[in-house]
Amino acid sequence: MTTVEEPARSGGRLRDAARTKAEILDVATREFARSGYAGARVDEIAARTRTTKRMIYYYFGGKEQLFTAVLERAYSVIRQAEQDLDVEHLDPVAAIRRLAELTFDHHEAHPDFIRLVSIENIHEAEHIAASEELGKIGSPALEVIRRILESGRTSGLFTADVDAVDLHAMISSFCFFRVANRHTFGALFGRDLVAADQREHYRTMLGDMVIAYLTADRTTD
Amino acid sequence: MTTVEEPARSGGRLRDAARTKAEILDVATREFARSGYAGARVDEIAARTRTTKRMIYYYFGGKEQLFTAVLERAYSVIRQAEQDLDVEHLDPVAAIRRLAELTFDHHEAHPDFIRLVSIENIHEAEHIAASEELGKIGSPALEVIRRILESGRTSGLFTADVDAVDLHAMISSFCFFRVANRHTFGALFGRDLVAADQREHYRTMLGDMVIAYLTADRTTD
DNA sequence: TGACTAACGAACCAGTTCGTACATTAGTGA
DNA sequence: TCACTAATGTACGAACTGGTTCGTTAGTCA
Repeated sequence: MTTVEEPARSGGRLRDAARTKAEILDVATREFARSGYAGARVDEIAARTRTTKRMIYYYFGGKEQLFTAVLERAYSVIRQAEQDLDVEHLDPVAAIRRLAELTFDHHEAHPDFIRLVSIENIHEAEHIAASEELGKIGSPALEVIRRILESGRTSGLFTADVDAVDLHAMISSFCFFRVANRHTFGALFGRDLVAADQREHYRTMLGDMVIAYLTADRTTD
Repeated sequence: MTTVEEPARSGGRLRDAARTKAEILDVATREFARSGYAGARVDEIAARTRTTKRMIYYYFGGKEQLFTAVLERAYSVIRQAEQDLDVEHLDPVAAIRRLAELTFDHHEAHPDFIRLVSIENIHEAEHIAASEELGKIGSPALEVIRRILESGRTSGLFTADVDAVDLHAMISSFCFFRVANRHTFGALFGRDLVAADQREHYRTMLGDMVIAYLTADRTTD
């Protein structure tokens, strides 16, 4: 999320398409995440920008396309983090833990991304469907998982014959739920899943869960 | 979700407060789940009802309170299902599996509930906070989990010393994610997590995951 | 049977919201 | 330096939206 630097105008050009566009995306990300798609106001987004509503329509076309652009950028961040992950040197158990923790850390650090994805699901992923960029990029994490699973199975460490996509779903579900459902869970059960002092606890729990599943003794089942 | 029976008017009274109220709740549940809080239209809800918008304000006060009432009823359904669950006669492993499957089945059967909870989280659970009923009821599942965990630990079957609330979070996260993120996950990875022919697969996967976590061999860690 | 009230309906209103028409200016290349 | 275009700002409007006002009617109980 390349946030626009504050004093961009000092020294910079008054007319800077890239900067204006980026600033609109920054503000729109916050507003959509805060209020949902229908709840977000184009006027409000414009007001929190150093430019005007006119520019939103000039650069993005409309509210719908703006939301799609916001989503595209939000997804690119996690995709990049996954791409930068290097687990080649780790043994399968450590590698899976590392990957799970990457998702855990990313989701915790980007609650707006989580909210945007929740919102997009309410709208049945229609913006992803409309986006060429998001259409069929998948996730770099999947390839990583595939390789780890294979080596783990070869070495006999992993007994479960899970699919990479399903394992990704398992890891994501825990990380996503913790951030996405933080408020209802907290209100109903009086426990803050994202409390700072519980962070290590849940991070460990996630790894334990995934590893236990992958290495469980299947002979007694 | 006590859906109002279609030919309610035939024979019934023309003026039936309970029926009108229930019908408004039915329709409002669908509309809020479909479009989100801000996206749902009071006029549209009224139009899909056999009564008028006036009645929504007469019975509920406003859009906000209507949404709260919708949430209250949706939560009462799962609470009831959990209360009806009887696992006293099962061994701890089977009992946990049974409880996990109850959540799995409920979430799959009630996608509108899942959407409402997602929406409520976007609004930071403010309606739950405003509801006396939802304030501090918790979940009957928690007591069940507590008892199972204790007996499982006593018998030496369960090695993990998890808290009931955390285990509930683990189970819920998988079940919730599968339904809530169905669309984005499907659009990005080309896999429908709620496909009918994969139901048993995921149901088993959930149980395996939870049991593996609870019974994992901790001596090697 | 007649008064009383809970239940109900139609029309309306004030504020909002997405989107656009029109006008203007900063930078840039010839 | 001058024409040309990308970038930008202002003002406005048509449609919508939550909520209300005012009036009506079905059922019930004394």
